[in-house]
Amino acid sequence: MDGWAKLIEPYLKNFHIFEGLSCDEARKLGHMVIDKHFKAKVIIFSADEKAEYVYLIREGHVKLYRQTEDGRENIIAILGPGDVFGEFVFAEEVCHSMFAEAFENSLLCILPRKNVLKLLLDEPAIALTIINNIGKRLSQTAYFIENLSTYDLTLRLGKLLLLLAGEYGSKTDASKIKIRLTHQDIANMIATSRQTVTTLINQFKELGFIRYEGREIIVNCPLLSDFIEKKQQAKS
Amino acid sequence: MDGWAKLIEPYLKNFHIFEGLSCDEARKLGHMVIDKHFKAKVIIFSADEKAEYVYLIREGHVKLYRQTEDGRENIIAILGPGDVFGEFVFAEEVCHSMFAEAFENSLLCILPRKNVLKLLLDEPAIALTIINNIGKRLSQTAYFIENLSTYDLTLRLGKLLLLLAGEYGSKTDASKIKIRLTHQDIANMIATSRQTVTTLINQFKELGFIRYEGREIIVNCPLLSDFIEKKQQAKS
DNA sequence: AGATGTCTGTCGCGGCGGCGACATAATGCT
DNA sequence: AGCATTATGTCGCCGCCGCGACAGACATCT
Repeated sequence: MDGWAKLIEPYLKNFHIFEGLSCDEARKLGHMVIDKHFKAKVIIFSADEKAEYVYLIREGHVKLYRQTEDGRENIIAILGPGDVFGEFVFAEEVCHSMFAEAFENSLLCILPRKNVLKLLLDEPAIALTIINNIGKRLSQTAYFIENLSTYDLTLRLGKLLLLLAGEYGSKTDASKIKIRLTHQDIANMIATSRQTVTTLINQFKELGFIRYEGREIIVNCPLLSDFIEKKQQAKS
Repeated sequence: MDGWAKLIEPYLKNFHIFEGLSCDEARKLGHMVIDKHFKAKVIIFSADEKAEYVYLIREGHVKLYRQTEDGRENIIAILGPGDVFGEFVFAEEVCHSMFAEAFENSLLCILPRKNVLKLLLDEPAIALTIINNIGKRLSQTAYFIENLSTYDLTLRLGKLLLLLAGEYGSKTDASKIKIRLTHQDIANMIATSRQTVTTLINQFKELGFIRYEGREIIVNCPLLSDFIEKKQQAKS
């Protein structure tokens, strides 16, 4: 798991299902693994497909999103190396509820659902690990809903950038978001339009909260989180 | 589990962790149970409290919500008999991420976390049941986020009412929402203001989508879901 | 180099809906 | 019953932001 996987916590990460596994346990998993490459922008699975596998990211990044009837795209998560995805429902005939798409050229491990099921029955400790992780994801989703339903766009973007920079709350030095996000991607994460993101990003640049280095965004975390705090206090 | 618990699926339900347990398994759980009454509006636990127990509702209803810094209340779920809540993280020193409050006078079973943990290690099948359920909740949360980030208030309210009436998608006869919700409560569920809910509810009344019977709302599901469908198509 | 597609930047109109400010009704408490 | 609290109803202002419409910038391919 590289830096990025850590970066996106706790915003959307949450898929570190197998973190905390012992070496033995990890080796058992290893036996069932098939590796497969996906090129950028290739759909890994669709929302209406039956969920037969659990996926684990070795290299690259994967975007999970839902599509609304009028064509919008809601990004639920962008996952990196070490993250796991696929439905966590070990019943037959369950469909995926979202799309998974390779963000860059990526290498994934594919675990047949039934093998994972067997493993979990043999090793309850692993099952507990999974429950722990999914439980955390649930709490974090509540936080996510709070963002969408409570704050205006400036705050939503600010909080997103801080989370992407892995700095939410800790306020250390400037840090880099190591992925090439278009304005449209960002818009799909904070539920707004592409134009508005463009405008806000430029405002943030002028205020010195962020700057670009090639295609990557450098966030001045202390400055930005200060700004957010003040803006929130002003409201109350 | 009475009607209401079913009603709120798949909107917010999701807590039927122990559904599908065998009798034996249920009996094992029975040994660890302590019953306790809570009066209406009593806080069961706060967001900053350590999570020591898992709660199971026998009678009444419980509201789960998060509170923002400016005093807003985001309702994450309203749960009924048969539902289970509390953090699903079996680690020490974990705090609740939200508030739980008795909606009416309620009777809850309280399960010490450690006992649940032991049970799960002994009975991996129960753990799998839990993973299944939490997995479903995660999918449904994605749907929930979609609602907040995509639709206008009329659609959000309409979809909420349909879900509360247990009719999302199935379009049968008129059905009743068996709980006393204030406009403020509804506002906290669809992220809007109390005044707007009042206005919309009255519009819905005039259009014949709903009517009141005492304090309970009767939803004309076929009519309402028809309206929603047409409105969505109009956009695209 | 030209051509095509994708991404970024800017402006203005217009609408949704938040919010303050009441007024009135219902409900609960003692 | 009488008072306090909580819930509902209505109106209008105004600000945020969606969205169409372009115009440039940049990348990629042949």
